[in-house]
Amino acid sequence: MLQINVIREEKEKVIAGLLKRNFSEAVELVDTVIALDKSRREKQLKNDELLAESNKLAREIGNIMKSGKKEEAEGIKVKTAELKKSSAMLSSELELVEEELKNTLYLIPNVPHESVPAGKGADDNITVFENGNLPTLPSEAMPHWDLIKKYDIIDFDLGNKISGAGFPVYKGKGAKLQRALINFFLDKAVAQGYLEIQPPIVVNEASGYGTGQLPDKEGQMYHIQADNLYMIPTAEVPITNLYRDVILSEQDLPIKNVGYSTCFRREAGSWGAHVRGLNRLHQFDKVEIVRISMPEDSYATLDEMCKYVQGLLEDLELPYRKLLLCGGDISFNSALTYDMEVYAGAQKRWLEVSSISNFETFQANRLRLRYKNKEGKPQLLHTLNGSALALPRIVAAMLENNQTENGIIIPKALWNYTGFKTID
RNA sequence: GGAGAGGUGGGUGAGUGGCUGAAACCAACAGUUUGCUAAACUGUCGUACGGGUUAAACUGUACCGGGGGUUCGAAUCCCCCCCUCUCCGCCA
Repeated sequence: MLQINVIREEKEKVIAGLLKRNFSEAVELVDTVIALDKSRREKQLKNDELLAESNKLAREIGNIMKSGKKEEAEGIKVKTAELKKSSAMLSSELELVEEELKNTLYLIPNVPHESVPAGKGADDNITVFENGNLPTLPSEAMPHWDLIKKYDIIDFDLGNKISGAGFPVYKGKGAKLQRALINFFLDKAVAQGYLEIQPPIVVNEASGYGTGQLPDKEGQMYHIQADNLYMIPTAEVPITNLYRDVILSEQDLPIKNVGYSTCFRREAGSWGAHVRGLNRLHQFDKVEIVRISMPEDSYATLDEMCKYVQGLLEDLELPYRKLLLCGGDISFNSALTYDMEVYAGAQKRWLEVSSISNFETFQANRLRLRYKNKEGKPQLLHTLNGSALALPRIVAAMLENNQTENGIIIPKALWNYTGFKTID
């Protein structure tokens, strides 16, 4: 959620930013917000005056009662009754305006960083870095959905039987590989100074709002209605919400958290030809890194996170590229996002395995996550997060790229974790 | 799930209808003293939204788990909900 005073004071800049992400309602919503904010302030001012007067009279009554002149108090009581009545009316009006203002603010996406390129969609993203050679596979090379059957390591049919489409069952070396990747990713992050967090995988409504999944993406989460809980789509949600309603001191910063979690996504309406096999799932595993930093440090932090994730991909010997997302492709919450994509040789496609974003104060504003600055005033922090990494597509690319006549070669970095060097 | 006891500022904890945004103590921060440290002393020390100001100062309102109610006036009384603790039940 954007800060109302930023919208008020830098209206043109905000609108220009929103237009860069092709947000067509930018002008309309910004104007609405400014008008609602003005009305809110006027109503509050009036109401505060009424209440101040009422408080004053109540104090007078107190004094009069003490001196025993009850009759005198009666006259004043009539006045306070009137004040109370008009204040009650104004209060409910004020409440409505505040509600409307908040709901309108929820509709406005973050303002992209100035370095975010204009663009309509994925085709306009800019490749800023590429590493590794694309594999040259023989023409009979199999896509991963065939390989997993050949080696019987991941079973979609079984998952379909017990749960539904998009809930695969990992077996034998397939299961072990999952465990190996999770541990590898966690150990790497901890070695870099990240604090390991094992969060709940369901969260309450307030947390959903805190990180921005609610209200805009309600349909993307599984909702447990009996207890009004949501299954998390990413560990970002519980971990970032650890810092909801928190005022940190400068010496607590930077915050570096890492957490593994199973992730659940309904992915309503997003199935198609490109999402076979492991490319898109309802349930998958991911290790997520979350950072909280001082505003002036956040872009250096973002770079550091990218380098870290790139290091993981290099350890796994996967060819990858780093994309700077354009205004049209960047997510609602984000000010600047880099995507990491690995190349899956048999599908001959790039697969997104990590999305690393700086949300600046957009999340912190909803979370009320602040720190005390030198003057002792609370100030919003910047939040960032990134996948490090999401497993299924890593596995997909690894299976495809490393297939040989003698089985699938496991990258060296994982040997200590898998206990085997090939899947055959 | 049942019964009981509670939920007050960073912490401990006082406050049971009127000048209480909240005592006291601790912690923290700043300063004085001191060769340094310690100790002592002095001061500061919640948040949000407004008004005000170049910025401050100053100032209004709201907030004592959340929501409603009673009252001229509520941290304090009443109702509902949530959470924590203890005991019982169930159970990985």
